Amino acid sequence: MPEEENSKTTVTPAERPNDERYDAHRVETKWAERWQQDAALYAAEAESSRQKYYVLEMLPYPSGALHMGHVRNYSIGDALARYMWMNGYNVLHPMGWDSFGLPAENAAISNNTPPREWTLRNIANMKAQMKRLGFAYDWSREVTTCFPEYYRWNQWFFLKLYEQGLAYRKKSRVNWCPKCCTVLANEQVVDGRCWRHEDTIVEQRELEQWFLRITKYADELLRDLEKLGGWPEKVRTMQRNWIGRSDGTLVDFKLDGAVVPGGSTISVFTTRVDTIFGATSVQLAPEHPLVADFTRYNQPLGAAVQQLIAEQRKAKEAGDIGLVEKHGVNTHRYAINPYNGEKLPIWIANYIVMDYGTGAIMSVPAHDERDYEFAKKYKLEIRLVILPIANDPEETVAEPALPFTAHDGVLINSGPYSGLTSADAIRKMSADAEEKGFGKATVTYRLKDWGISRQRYWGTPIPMLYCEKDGIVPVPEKDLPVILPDNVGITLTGGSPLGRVPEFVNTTCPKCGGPARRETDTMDTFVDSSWYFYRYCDAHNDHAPFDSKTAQYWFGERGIDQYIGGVEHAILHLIYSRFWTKFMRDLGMLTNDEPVERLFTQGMVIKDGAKMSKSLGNVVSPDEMVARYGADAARLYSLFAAPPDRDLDWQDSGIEGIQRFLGRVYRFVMRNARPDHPGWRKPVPDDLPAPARAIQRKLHQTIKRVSDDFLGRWHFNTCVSAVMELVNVLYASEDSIAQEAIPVPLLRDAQRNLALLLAPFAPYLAHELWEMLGETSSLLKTPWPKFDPELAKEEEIVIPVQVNGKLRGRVTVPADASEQFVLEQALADEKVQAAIAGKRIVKKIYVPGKMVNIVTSG
RNA sequence: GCCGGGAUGGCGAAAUUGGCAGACGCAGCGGACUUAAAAUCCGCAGGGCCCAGAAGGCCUGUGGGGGUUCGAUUCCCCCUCCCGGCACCA
Repeated sequence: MPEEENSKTTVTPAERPNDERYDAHRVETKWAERWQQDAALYAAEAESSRQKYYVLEMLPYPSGALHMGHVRNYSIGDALARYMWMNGYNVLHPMGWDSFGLPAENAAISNNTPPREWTLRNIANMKAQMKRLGFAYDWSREVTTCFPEYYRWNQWFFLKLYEQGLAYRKKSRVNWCPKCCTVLANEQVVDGRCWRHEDTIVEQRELEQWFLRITKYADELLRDLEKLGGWPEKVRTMQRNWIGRSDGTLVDFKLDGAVVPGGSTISVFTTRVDTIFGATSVQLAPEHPLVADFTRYNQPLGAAVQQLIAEQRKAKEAGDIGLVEKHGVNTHRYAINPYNGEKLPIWIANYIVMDYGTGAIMSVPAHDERDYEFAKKYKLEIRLVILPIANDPEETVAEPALPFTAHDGVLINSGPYSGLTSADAIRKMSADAEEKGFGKATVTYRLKDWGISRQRYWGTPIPMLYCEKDGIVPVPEKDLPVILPDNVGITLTGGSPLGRVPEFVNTTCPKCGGPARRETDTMDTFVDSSWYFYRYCDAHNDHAPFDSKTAQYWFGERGIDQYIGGVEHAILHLIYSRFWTKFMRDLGMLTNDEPVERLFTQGMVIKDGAKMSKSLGNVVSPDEMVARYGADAARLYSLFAAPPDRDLDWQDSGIEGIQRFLGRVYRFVMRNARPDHPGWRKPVPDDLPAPARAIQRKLHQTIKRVSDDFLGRWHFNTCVSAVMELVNVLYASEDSIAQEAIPVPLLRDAQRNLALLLAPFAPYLAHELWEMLGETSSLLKTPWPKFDPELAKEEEIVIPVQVNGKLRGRVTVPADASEQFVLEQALADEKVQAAIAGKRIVKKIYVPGKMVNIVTSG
């Protein structure tokens, strides 16, 4: 065994201490305790010479325990917060609780525990979990939305909205979830089902409710999406779709014959008024108000309409609107096309919905798919009024295939408008309608006002009174908050639980002093989350929701620097809070138009190809992961396993790999931290032997990669793998270290930087290493390492050599070699020679530092 | 139907400006250490073919088809499939 000769200078694996296992639990609980002692550790500064940075994760609902989705979300935010701290920013990184909501009431019913108690217990538990996971929150700013100190400002805002005419009460058809036993906003209905109960079909009820006039801001909400370049395109698109702006024309058709109680005109919304000379009928939604007049003395028609309504409802519930065959009934009534005086039959059809436009359309079979299909079925006239514009003016225009729906045609058979292009005709015809008083250009939105009344207990009481004499009376500002009473009997049926509490309901009218009843509905919990992030700026203010100056410091002109959360809030929370910000701005409380400058939506955590859920039994508990592998491992794995915007498939074997890595880092520092060595704190010498240069080079390359991938690309997975590569190089250098070929100051430099590079991702281990290395300063206050391009530079590089685009060889050259030298070396390579033998070289391409390609002919 | 995002080894993934495809990790295989196992450490590893075997060599490969280019995971055109949003939207 001749290689044994080396064993005097080489440390064999057996000689290295390998039984020093990293006891994550011991280390992490030690640091968690220390951090617990230091309340101001992660506190943001109110006044600072440093630049502000507001990083925020969406606040959780205190359901009982964190799940892996939370861990992933907060691991991203926490890494960012720590990174920005180390980069010298004044970081605001707060946390709170979206603590009103129905689950607390359900728990109250099933466990006989008051909602408050249940909620506060959950908060305590989840807060302890967050602390054990090591998230760096400024707990002095904690916001709990179910506390009167918070919700009184919901009430205050409501009064302001009411003053401005932006909160109003109206009886209308609303979505009712029979499981939640409450009304839902449109945003909370998904495919006709409750957003919380996928199996529960939402019913329609006629109720009197409070609404917030979000539609006042519809256009601004749409336009300002353009400003949100820091938001995912996906979210902007979803909001654009949700707002659903549509530009068109409103046209009034007069009813022919007897006037009915519902009115004398049918108002129609169309985006294609240019096709109106091709209209051959008017179609009403079965729930259109005029229909009642038509069916009053016509029982067969009434029955047919009921049939249509039932069909529509069924189709909506089944989620296949659009696939149902079109049906309709002829009312044998007529409406008059105001452009040409033509009498058009009025039909009632199942493909017209009441909640879009006016619930009535003009039917133009020649130029609309649906109208065409309907006209074919009922043999209605199909009249061509738009022709394609011929590319070649000489060419005779062919009859287009029907229906011809292109927007860029030219009008025919359209009276005075014939010959105009569609675009010109729409403009002219809308203007004429307005001038003659039978219509005008109009914009409609899909977005509807936000219904916020909830027939539930655990929410913010709506601060309104009903007086027999004075009607609706707002609670005076000085009487806020209207406290949500405790000890309320909770049942899901029988309307608002508050309605059964006489001490709450009965009060006096502030106007006349007579008896009045309080509003017993509470607010949608999305009100709470619409402005909570402003409260973090000034969480203990008891005379205003927040101080404007303070909010302006943290929000600046563009809002929260980075907001992180799940894409499921793309429409709900994120559209409501944009609305709320615009409203507060108009109140003069803010100068920013938008709450969030940059938004990041992380992917879901899935397991075995499916979203984690109790029913599937594939839930991974964070507590269990912390107990088995440690908080650092759970956090690091959730950053490493996938880029943050993609779904993450949780694999237990994967987190084991991370645990191994953390142990590897720990053991290296265990063996190589030598803070008592006399040379430990000396500067790193300029002239390093080759093995030491290799470490130094890799170190600086790693600093560059982690720094670039962090803010530049948000690829935490590659940040982590870069550090892994560094650790692999350190391990490969252990023989050199044992031979004392690595100067001690470099050894220190490498390990210090290793701890710093890990600090945002694995804070516990990083702090432990920092201490092992004899460092006493605060890790978070230590600047992020700087990358030195000189030190990262390779002395020699390997250049691949291609012949006609195929890899044929490699040459090793000095990093600063000239093109001529590289090409000479490349051509001298044996394999390259073989590949070009007998051929003529046409071209030699050298991409400096990257590669050579030799192109031959023949 | 419209809009947005995807598709790369056995698996999670990487390739930043068009320049060595598969870094890093998991699982796997081999070795060291151990009485043994665990742990640890070192190494191998896209697929196929040639070669007894190894060394080595050849071919092939990023959902499919075409194009631009000396060179394409990357750019362009067409198509398939998957995920998400909106939708008889007038």
